[in-house]
Amino acid sequence: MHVEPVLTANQQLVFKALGDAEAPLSAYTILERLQGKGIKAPLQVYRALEKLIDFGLVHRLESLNAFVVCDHHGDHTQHPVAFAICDSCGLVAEFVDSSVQEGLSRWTTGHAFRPKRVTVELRGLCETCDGASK
Amino acid sequence: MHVEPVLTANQQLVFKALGDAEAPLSAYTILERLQGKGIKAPLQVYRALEKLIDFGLVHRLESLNAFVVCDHHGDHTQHPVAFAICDSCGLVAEFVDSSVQEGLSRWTTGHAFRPKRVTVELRGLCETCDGASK
DNA sequence: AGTCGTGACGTTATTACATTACATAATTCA
DNA sequence: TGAATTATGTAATGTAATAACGTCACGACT
Repeated sequence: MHVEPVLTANQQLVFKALGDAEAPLSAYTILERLQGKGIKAPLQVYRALEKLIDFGLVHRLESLNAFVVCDHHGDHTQHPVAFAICDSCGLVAEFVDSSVQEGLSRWTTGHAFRPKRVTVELRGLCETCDGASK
Repeated sequence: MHVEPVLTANQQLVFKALGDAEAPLSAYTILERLQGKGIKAPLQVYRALEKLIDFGLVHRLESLNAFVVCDHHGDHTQHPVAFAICDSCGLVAEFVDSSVQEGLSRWTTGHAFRPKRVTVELRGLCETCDGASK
């Protein structure tokens, strides 16, 4: 089973800010949006993000230096997730693909590499934006 | 066929700095190492890196904000590459895995997503460092 | 020769992202 | 209760990246 972690005040603020946004937010954008609600300094945001990521509630997008709420259903465990990020509208699709996972785990076991963190990010254009750019 | 691009002076400096290093270098580390050899400002490094990446001679590691020379043999074309990065010794292994590629391209075609740039990075411990950490 | 376009270069300043350091409150639990 | 841990607040600093400007070198035309 899985126990939902209790979020502190700052963590709730940051989590909600991310949930309300429709695109990934940078730490400093989160900061801006929470000025006046109790958040005043970058570190408050970064600390909250760190915990939220630990809890599996939030993902960091490395290629964007930005953050999104995790999208997968029940369990917030450690399976690696992939992201497709639209450079035009900011839409982020989170997905899991078994053959990607197999390929990666085949390589890691074959090379005795012990992975701790996996980043798979596709940057490009979503269907809508790609269609619109014609 | 493929024509080797002619590198400008700054590009050569940056490329050599990366080649001489055994681990990924950040842009500012490159800058430090090239002070006194004609490079004085961040932008000189960033511009050279941009070109080297365009040429396919260098890769950017998103999860590290750092750069390495490309490791694959002959052709420097656009196929997506994956990296395994040891967090302990900095070793970077560059590899291509067909089932990862299939998985990603299956998803993108299925969702009409047009990828422009693909990032696949595994952070963890290489065989040596993992063994040593017991 | 002159001028035009292009691409690399140089410099300064600024923006964006992230962490260190240190002091203080709150919580847990032996 | 009191020691240990965990969260907090604040300021300063460190690191990564780009904006905005102008200049220089060179080849292509006319």
